[in-house]
Amino acid sequence: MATSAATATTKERILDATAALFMRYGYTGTGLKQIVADANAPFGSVYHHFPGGKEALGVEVIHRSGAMYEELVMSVFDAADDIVGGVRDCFAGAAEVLRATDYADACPIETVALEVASSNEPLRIATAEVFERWTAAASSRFSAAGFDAPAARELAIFVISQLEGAFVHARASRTTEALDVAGKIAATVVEAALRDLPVS
Amino acid sequence: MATSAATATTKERILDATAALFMRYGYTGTGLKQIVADANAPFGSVYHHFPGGKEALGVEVIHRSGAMYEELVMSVFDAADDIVGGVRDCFAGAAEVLRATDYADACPIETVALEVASSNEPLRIATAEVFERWTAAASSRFSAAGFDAPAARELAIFVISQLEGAFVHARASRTTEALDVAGKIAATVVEAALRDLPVS
DNA sequence: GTCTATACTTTGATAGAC
DNA sequence: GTCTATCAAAGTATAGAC
Repeated sequence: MATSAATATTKERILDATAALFMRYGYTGTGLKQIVADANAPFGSVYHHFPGGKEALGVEVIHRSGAMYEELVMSVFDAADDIVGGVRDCFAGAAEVLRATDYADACPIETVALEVASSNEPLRIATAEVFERWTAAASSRFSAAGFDAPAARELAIFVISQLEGAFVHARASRTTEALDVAGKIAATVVEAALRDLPVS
Repeated sequence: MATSAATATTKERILDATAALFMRYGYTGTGLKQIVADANAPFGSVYHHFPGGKEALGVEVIHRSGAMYEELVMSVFDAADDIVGGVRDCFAGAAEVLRATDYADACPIETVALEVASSNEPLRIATAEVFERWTAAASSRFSAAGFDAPAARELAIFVISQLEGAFVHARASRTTEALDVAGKIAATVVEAALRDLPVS
């Protein structure tokens, strides 16, 4: 929003175009030529800005997209009344986006993670780092809600896994049913855990 | 097991090799040349047995792999004492496989679903059909355990989404933590739902 | 039906003019 | 730094000998 596609630097346009393409076609399905075409950049600029080629570009895009989703989710939690509402809103928001975009885009982290975990170690590490950052961020929210560190981490891992899994299911079947069900149950789990807290 | 790689027909060897490659490299990451090399088959045999080319081969592999996983999961439930144990064993088994194979293979359905949901409609439909078959199969198990149809379907969707999501997370981070946490919470959810049943 | 050779396209990557 | 031309390799697909 701060920078339009027209005024952004070449490097930023390449990063943004790559992130968008990864969401739709994944890592192997996205070609460098399509990236420069979408970014309105000359082909050579990819290797000028990313001497490491497609792999280095992919690693940077994974980290950027990961940070973007982290901010997005945190803002959803900030806007919610409590932690249970935050969890519920995350699933509802994902379903909303899926419907609004006609089920076009997936989570690029998850897609790339599945594609390259066995064949490209730098990219696998990048996806694992993003998952760990998300887990840490969500954990801090659950800690703030009163859970001790191990319980907070477990709930974080549970909610993130549930969100990712339901998202794939929903996008493939072009229905938000999986996200609706997952969100309802995830909220119930967190609510029940909250009730069992010594001091609540 | 019934047919060794040496005695299987050319078509079966192609299907098996493709299924194995999809688990590791996905759909776009798997080349026809690598498929025939792994299957010890001449290149032309792909188009002889699959006139629809790579896409038709992919659709058949998705259905085959989907049916294979369905049988596998059902056998896990058959071997378990009750439905809660079955759920727990599914996650434990997935973690075990991941460790034993050094986190090499992913679920091909999920990988392909993420890669092609926006770019290849026949393949997207195939993955959606597999998800729906899994849901129906798991639903019937939950129904047999005493849940009514809507509740059984919700639990089925929840468990499958949770399993898929945790699997990606675990493989990317090369730890079974996500599957361990997901399995524990999923079993707890089913157990609690079972307790709330009118007649239990 | 089996298998080989090849056509055509696209891929990631590089060299070098400007 | 920007941009173009081109490379070698790999991608899918096809034609046709056997």
